Amino acid sequence: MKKDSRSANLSMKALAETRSLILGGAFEPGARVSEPLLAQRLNISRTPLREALTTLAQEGLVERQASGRWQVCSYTIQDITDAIEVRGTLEGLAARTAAERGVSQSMLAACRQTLTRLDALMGLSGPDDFQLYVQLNADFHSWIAEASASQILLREVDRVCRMPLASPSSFLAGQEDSATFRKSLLIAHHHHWAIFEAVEAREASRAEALAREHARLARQNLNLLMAGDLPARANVPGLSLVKS
Amino acid sequence: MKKDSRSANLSMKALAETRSLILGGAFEPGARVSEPLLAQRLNISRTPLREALTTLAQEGLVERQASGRWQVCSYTIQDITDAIEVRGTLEGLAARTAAERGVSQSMLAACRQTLTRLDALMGLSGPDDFQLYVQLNADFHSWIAEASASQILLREVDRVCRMPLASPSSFLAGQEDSATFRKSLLIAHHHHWAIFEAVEAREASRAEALAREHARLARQNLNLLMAGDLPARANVPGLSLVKS
DNA sequence: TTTCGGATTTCTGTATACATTTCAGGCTGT
DNA sequence: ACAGCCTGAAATGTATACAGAAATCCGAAA
Repeated sequence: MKKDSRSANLSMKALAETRSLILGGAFEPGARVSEPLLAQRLNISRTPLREALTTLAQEGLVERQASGRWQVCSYTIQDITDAIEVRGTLEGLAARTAAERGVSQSMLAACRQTLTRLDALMGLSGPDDFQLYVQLNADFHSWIAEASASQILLREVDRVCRMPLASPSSFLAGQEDSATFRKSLLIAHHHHWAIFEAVEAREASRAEALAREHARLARQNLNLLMAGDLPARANVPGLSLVKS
Repeated sequence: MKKDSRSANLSMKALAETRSLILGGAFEPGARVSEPLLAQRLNISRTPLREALTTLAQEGLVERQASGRWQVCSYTIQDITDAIEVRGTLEGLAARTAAERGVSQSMLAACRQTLTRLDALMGLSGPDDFQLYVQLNADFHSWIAEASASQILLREVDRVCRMPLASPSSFLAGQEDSATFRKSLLIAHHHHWAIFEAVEAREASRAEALAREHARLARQNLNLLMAGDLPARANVPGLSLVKS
């Protein structure tokens, strides 16, 4: 089996590990990041690390101070809310575009299968089921972007999903025991089918509105999380970057 | 006077110059870019150049092949059209958000002044006037993004505007002698006032729809350009990256 | 005790060396 | 003539050295 070119070189390793460290809360928001220290921690030299940090700066996880030092970004609740709104808007554009341009039968069938598998998970509650839900939910959201048949849109959706707490899976981890949360899954899954049917029926405006509204659930979950009504706050990756 | 930190180091110089080279058509779309050769051309070493190329890859101007070589991206007309649509959608979101949240009196006044100055340019035709139009037009579009008071949205609008031919100024350069084109400026400027008034009046839905429609003018100009109905194709930066 | 200034340490920006890997061109065999 | 292989050239990935800048620390003076 051939190695994935993503993990083949040290730059990619540095990118993945540093991103994981930051989202996992290894640094305080606003903390300085020293290249030599982090390079030592990752057992690599500064060269591939600098490449990774340059990429992470574009992703919005770190930023350069005027002096050149790296600093972990910090976000407000408002920033996260705004990012979710951007994602919802772009997914709305993707759903509308997919409906307008039409989607191939095979892509429609693939999505229908994903949603049917999600149907089967709605009544269950084991941790395995939950992990599968996270995967299938991510698949559905990827499908929307791909169904638009717009490379540019696909890229921008991917990018905004890399922002802390903006991706459709952000609030799923570790929430399987919350009744409030499980109820919202039912609504979310209802949205899924509605979006799919709108795209299939070429109802572009409806598809767009639904996709936007669907993203509002994430905002709702964010608010619940910040109000302390959801457990496992520490498990949510990227939450440590939210300040004030 | 303090040096701008953007141009202080060689990485920024490499970023600016390489971007300029690519958009200016110094490379064929799909052409390989050799680090040593380009570094020699820019009179710098590979280290800052690699940082610049990493950033340009995020911007979508170059991409890495599996082997690690750099390649200038090539775009289809459809890609450009899609990028303009993304920009219009994001500007629409910004205009809607600005209307919903409200904009300070001072920001409104600043925009009104920009638009009034554009009014005065509508009847003129000198090259100086045209250059000023380009600047003021860019100011207005920046204003929309800033008026949303959303850092995230501002960042994403900026990013999509860095895509070839997606920015609001892309089709302005060198078109001042085309009657067809000058007519579209009148319509565009009418849009400007309408968007501003909608934001000021807190008419969020109207502001969003207008901003989206406004971006359609860029698509129209793109089509005119590709049909050969506009002169100065060679002057449009980034057009050389469009293939087929 | 606080503040200012200088010395020291650390960090960043850049160049460069070197090991692998990849590519290109030519050579050979059919 | 053409496919396939082999060899040399060139490019990439990474580490490291070093100069200059920034930050920190410590001591002295008010």
